[in-house]
Formats: sequence, C-alpha cells, structure tokens
Amino acid sequence: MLAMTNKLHNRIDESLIALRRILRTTELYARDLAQAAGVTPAQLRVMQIVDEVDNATPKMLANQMGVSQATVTVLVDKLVMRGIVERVPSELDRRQVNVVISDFGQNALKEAPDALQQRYVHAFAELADWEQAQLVSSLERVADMLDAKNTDVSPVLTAGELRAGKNSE
Amino acid sequence: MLAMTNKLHNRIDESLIALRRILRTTELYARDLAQAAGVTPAQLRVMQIVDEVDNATPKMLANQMGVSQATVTVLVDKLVMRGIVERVPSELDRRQVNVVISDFGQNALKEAPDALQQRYVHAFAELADWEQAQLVSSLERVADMLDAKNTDVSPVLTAGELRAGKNSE
DNA sequence: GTTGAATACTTCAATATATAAAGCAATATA
DNA sequence: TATATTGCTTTATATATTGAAGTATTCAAC
Repeated sequence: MLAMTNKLHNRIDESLIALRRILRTTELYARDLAQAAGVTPAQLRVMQIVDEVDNATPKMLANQMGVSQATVTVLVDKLVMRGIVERVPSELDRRQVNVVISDFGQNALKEAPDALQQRYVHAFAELADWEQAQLVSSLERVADMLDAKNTDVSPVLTAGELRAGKNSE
Repeated sequence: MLAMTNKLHNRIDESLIALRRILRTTELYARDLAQAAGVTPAQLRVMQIVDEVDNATPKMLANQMGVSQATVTVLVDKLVMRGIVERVPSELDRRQVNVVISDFGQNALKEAPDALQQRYVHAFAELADWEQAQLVSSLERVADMLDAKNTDVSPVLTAGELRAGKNSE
C-alpha cells in the first residue's frame, strides 16, 4: 500500500514538473519573440490581444492580462507613440476607448513568427490520430482543473490527505 | 478530405486555447501568491528556487529565470534586506555566492499556501488511474514538443503545410 | 431633467523590474 | 607570471506596475 501512494505521489510530481517546464519554456520564449518584434513582452501581449479581439478596450486588456488599467494606459501610450496601435473613441460609450492595431503593428506581428507555436503545431500534426485526441483532452482537463472557480478545496492540503489519495488502486 | 484537415486544424486550435488558459491561470495566480507572501512575483520566484535548490547562485538563478545576473543581484538585494535570504560565500569558488533561504523566508513560503497547486493535486488525486497516467504522459509530451532543442522546423510554417497535416486519417 | 453614484480612462508619484556597460575579485590558462 | 575568463556587483537608464486622485461620461432615481 505504500507503493501505491508512492505511485500517486510520483505522478503528481511528474505532472507538476512537466507543467513547470511548459511554463518556463513559453515564458522564456515570449521574451525572445518580443525582442524580435522590437517591443517589450508586456507590449507584445497588448499587441497580440488587440490583434485578435475586435473593439479591445483598456479595461478588457487589464482584465485579460491581469494588470491594472493604469498599467495598460502606459503600455498603450508606448505603442501609440510608435504607431503600432491607435486609440479610437468608442461610438457607443464615449467613456470607452477602443485600442486597434495599425497596419504597421500587424506587420510587426507577422514579421516575428512565433517559432514556439510553429514547433508545437508541427509536432502535433505528426502525432497519431489517437495521440492528438488524447493531448487535446488532457490539456483541456488540466486547464479545467486549474481554472475551476467552484473550488471547495480545503485551504491547505495536508500531507495525510496527499498520501491518502483515492486512487491507490 | 476537407473535413479531415479541419479536424487537425480544430484540434490544434483547441490545444492552443487550452494551453493559453493554463498559462494565463498560472500567471494570474502567481501574482496573488506573491502578494500573499508579501513580496513581488519576481522575488517569490527567487525564493521558490532558492528554497528548492541547494547551493543556488546568482548565475544559476539568472539562467533558470531567464533574466540577467544584474537583475538577480537587485532581487536578492531586496530579499536580503528583509531577511528572507542570505548571501553565503562559496567555499569551493570564492567568486561564487550561494543564496540560501532563511528560516524566516521558509516560513513565509509555508504561510502562503499555493492554492492553485493544491487544487491541482486534489483534482488529480480524484482522477481514475488511467486518467492520471494519461495526463502525465500528455503533459510530458507537450513539454517535450515545446522544449525540443533539436528543432529542424522550417522558420515559418505556411498555411499550406498546416492544412496538409500528416494525420488526415 | 437634475442630482448622485458608478464606470472608463488618464495622470501622478513611488516602487519594482530589467538591461547594458563598466568594474572588481577570483580562477583558469598559456 | 601575464592574460583571459568567470561570477558577481555597481551604475545609469528605460520600462512596468500600482494606488490614489482626477476627468469625463453614463446610469439610476427621483
């Protein structure tokens, strides 16, 4: 029975290690990508979101990026100064400002190809059909596990709880 | 055949969306966790690495975090000022500095329980055995796909290449 | 429709993050 | 023993980030 709890423990460790590798690789890569585009990482994220979403607003950017509106104002300032995005007053609500990407900004995004994403897409396409399906399912499950709002998890998971995992098979 | 390429395309989209959700959730959470520990996110990462690794050095921290040594010096300065870590001259190589966490710093880490990780561990423990195994396998595969150093991927993946994925079943 | 609260955004002041370049010791190499 | 390299810090500078305060607009309640 000790071996079984160890199995759970090992799997948790392995999955956390893999997760950290994913986080580290993508974060490190984001810097290179931003540098290639000639902007800072935070500015690049604004560009990416503004490029994808129609009618992006500072508030929406702040929420999406997890920073304050004040921060977004500064980031947008920098990008406006360089002609990468533009501020367009909203027609519907004059309190709002729509941040839209310029042709120049869109070009800058195209010119800095996201090699990491391309590498992923390439590798993914070469997987067997069932592997692809499994990967999507697993990633979505992990995202759900992390994202879950409805968490009635006890604030601290004790060592006892961890070792008494319910899948000791 | 069009349906098949669409299947690949959809799966790629789904997996990228799930990946972004994972990245976003963990990043947003890192800020809350740092705040709970009374430090900034960058400082917390130093604390976490120093806590896990024996004989951490500024160079090693810089590599691990993907920032310059100068940045690490500043971060360590802050943490030293607050008694969270200490600089200990290396015995082996007197150019090196070992950054070690203090009891106080270790306590600060314990006092700010990583709810996100706990949530993950809890949810993981409740999965069926085969699901756990699949998750670990998938995460490791994704980490490998992103991490791959041996990348002979063409610099830009064209739309044609994407649509002509090899798993159109 | 006038008042008052809420919303969206910006400005300001202060701190944190990040870097390159230059400098200093200690080590390695020749 | 010169000389180069390595590990780290200092300095100067730019960017990021925030809370708090301020402006303008909208909404809600009379």
